[in-house]
Amino acid sequence: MNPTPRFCDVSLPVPLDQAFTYALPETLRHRAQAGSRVLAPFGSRQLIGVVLKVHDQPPPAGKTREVLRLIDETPVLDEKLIRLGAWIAQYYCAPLGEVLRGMAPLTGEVRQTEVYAITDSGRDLARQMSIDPKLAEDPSVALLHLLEKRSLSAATLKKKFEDAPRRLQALVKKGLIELEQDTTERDPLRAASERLEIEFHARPTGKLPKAERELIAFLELHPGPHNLGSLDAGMKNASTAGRALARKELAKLSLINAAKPLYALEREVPVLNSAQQSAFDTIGAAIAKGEFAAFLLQGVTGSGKTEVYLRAIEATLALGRSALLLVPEIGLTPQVAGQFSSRFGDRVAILHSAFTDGERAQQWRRIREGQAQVVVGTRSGVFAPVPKLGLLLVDEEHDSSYKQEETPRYNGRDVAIVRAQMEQAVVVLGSATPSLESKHNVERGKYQWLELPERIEKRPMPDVEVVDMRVEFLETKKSATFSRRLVELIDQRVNDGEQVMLLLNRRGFSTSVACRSCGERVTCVNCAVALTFHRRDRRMLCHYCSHAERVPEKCPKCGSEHIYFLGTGAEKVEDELHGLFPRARVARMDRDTVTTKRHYETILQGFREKSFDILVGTQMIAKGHDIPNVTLVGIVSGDIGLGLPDFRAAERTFQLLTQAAGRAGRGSLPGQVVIQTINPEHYAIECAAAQDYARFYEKEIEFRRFMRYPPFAALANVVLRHEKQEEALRMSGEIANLLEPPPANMRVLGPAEAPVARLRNEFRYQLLLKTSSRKLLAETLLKIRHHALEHKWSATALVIDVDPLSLS
DNA sequence: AGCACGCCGACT
DNA sequence: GTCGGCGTGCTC
Repeated sequence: MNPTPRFCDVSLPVPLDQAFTYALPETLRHRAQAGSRVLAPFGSRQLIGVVLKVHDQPPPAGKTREVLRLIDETPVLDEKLIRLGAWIAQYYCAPLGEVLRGMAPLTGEVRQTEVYAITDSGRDLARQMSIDPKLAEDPSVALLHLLEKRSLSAATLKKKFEDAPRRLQALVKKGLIELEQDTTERDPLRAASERLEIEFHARPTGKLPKAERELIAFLELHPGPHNLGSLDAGMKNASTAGRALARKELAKLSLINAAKPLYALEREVPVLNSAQQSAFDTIGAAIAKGEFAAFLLQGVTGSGKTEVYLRAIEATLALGRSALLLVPEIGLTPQVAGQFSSRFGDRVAILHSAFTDGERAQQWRRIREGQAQVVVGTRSGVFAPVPKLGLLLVDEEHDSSYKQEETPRYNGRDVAIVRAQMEQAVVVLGSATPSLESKHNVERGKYQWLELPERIEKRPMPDVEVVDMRVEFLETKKSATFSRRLVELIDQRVNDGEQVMLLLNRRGFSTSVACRSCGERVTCVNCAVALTFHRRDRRMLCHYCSHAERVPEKCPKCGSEHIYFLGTGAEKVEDELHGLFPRARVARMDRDTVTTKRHYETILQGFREKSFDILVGTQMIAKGHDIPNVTLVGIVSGDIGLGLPDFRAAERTFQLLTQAAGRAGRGSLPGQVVIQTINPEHYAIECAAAQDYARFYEKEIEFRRFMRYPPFAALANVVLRHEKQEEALRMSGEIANLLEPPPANMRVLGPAEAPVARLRNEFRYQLLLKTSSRKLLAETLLKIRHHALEHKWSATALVIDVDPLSLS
């Protein structure tokens, strides 16, 4: 029936919204399938793309090149995941190739390098020149002779030869050598010894070197896998010997499962309280039914949502289906991983952004092969190739890290809902402070609402106190970072050996550097934002593009020497704390001190082990995990973002304050929270202080309805960017014209300067589209994209953000 | 997005 | 005379 397919359509990771047809070499015709990755020549490059389908129709243009290599014998993406990718591409206005690239770890198993190879004429010349020994001293000639023997990677040559890039380029231009791309399978066993484990396989028959003989004897005596790296401690050259044994097939070397917990948490399974039990019963019934159902599980911090998740996962596994849990970027710590591993053992896979490509590919493989039925991951984990997916859980569903801030700009939570529908699975969104969208979906009957109103073990909610910083100023006649009340409480706690968390929203030392004479603020050369002073390295830093410069001695505008620093950042707060509480040990946690995931863990672990009394930090610490000894949480400025022209400002403030307050008193000690603010009567602050989500929701939903903001309208932010301001302005004008008159039922705001009008050297103008009709929004965006295509705008010029969380 | 090709200014 | 700037156009 079906003839042998000679062609395949491949989606490539380029911003071109089309598939490319390649010829299949004979050897691949029966092996390539939709969902497999292939290596394909593309212009002068080699790219890895995903096969969308195999077929036998030669493309009309007739120009086809051959697929170079098949990367997966088994497809990485099944038909449903490709459909999900197509949905994302369409809904979020992104090229399918880029969506698919984000879905599968495209580079896990292969390594691409640039390689220089000698050409025929280069070989001829090299032969001629080898007659003359004087010429051999010339580095370029030496280079040629080296390449005559074998091709070498650009990186190696650059290390070996001085001025290599220039010389290589000259040789390429003369046609003596050429640059090729080399794609090789990555040997997983070339990994660091610490990441490998070794096991006895067979008894040696012949003679072995001493180290290998000793090692194999040891392995035979101690069956089971051993970490190759740690063997070195007890035996000289053990890891080298181990690799040799593996080559001789006497020992088996394998990559350690990266999801393996560092330590097992021996925890007994807690008894559910009645709210947990009834939530679980409802979810469990839906799981048993095996149809799509969506739940919003609302429970205050410490109410035991995780235990409900665990039970729901157990119920899913019992029915032979798999489960997927999404957690916010910052939430996937070894603790969380350990908790799941101790419950589900080897059936857990972790998709961690801190993992290497190889580790991620390994986890991916375990999932695809059905070895791991429980997957815990961050945003992109929603694409895990879980067979028979029965349950999707989205923890802290309101968290903004679910939204990807670059193309494709998808929201992991919303994709989870769509995927659940495709898979006929149950989806549970969990949060202490649900997003307005999700709570509204409960009211519209789209989600079922489940509530956990109390903390487990009836622990009391923390006591929240609001300090009006305006009154504080009037009474003390000083503008201080800390109110007298907060100072008093910190002092008490530190003296009692309890711990304090202080939350602040600004990195750096001061928020900006300004001139006292003319008022000029120092701004970034690439972006239209003020630079932030970081005292530790005495530099000013752009928080958008990382540009750094030294603090000027004189004002660049008026020449005055009166430079001063405005505002308070985390660094300065830390400093002031040292002054106020000289005996207290203070740690700071923000993007400056936390550069890696591991670093984050180290600080948190140190705090947990009581190496510090006070932890100062940005939002990062609000999302941290249980630290039982924290009895006081101080929010230095509760007005975080309230003044910003963003309709979600109140929601974000409420969520952050509530979350931060939830950090206090999670152990046996009661907690206290102090919120310092100059807007004590703002409902976001009042409701957060009262821990009253219901009232906040009522107020906020009223505002959204009145202003026709989400969830009462669908939004899309259309940004035009260009190096030249006139160009950016012109393009945004064209889009505005295109939408004139605006369709009935749609409002077009702008074009206006983007909140950051210049970013990384590009001017940005934006239009905000607002409509109650999803269909109309999609159609309009399509029209805009067509316009961009017709007028040959560069692929970077037009950025469309559907359902934006922030308008930058 | 890359990357090659192609046409005009300041250097060995 | 060449290196090298970035405009323009294409990628199965």
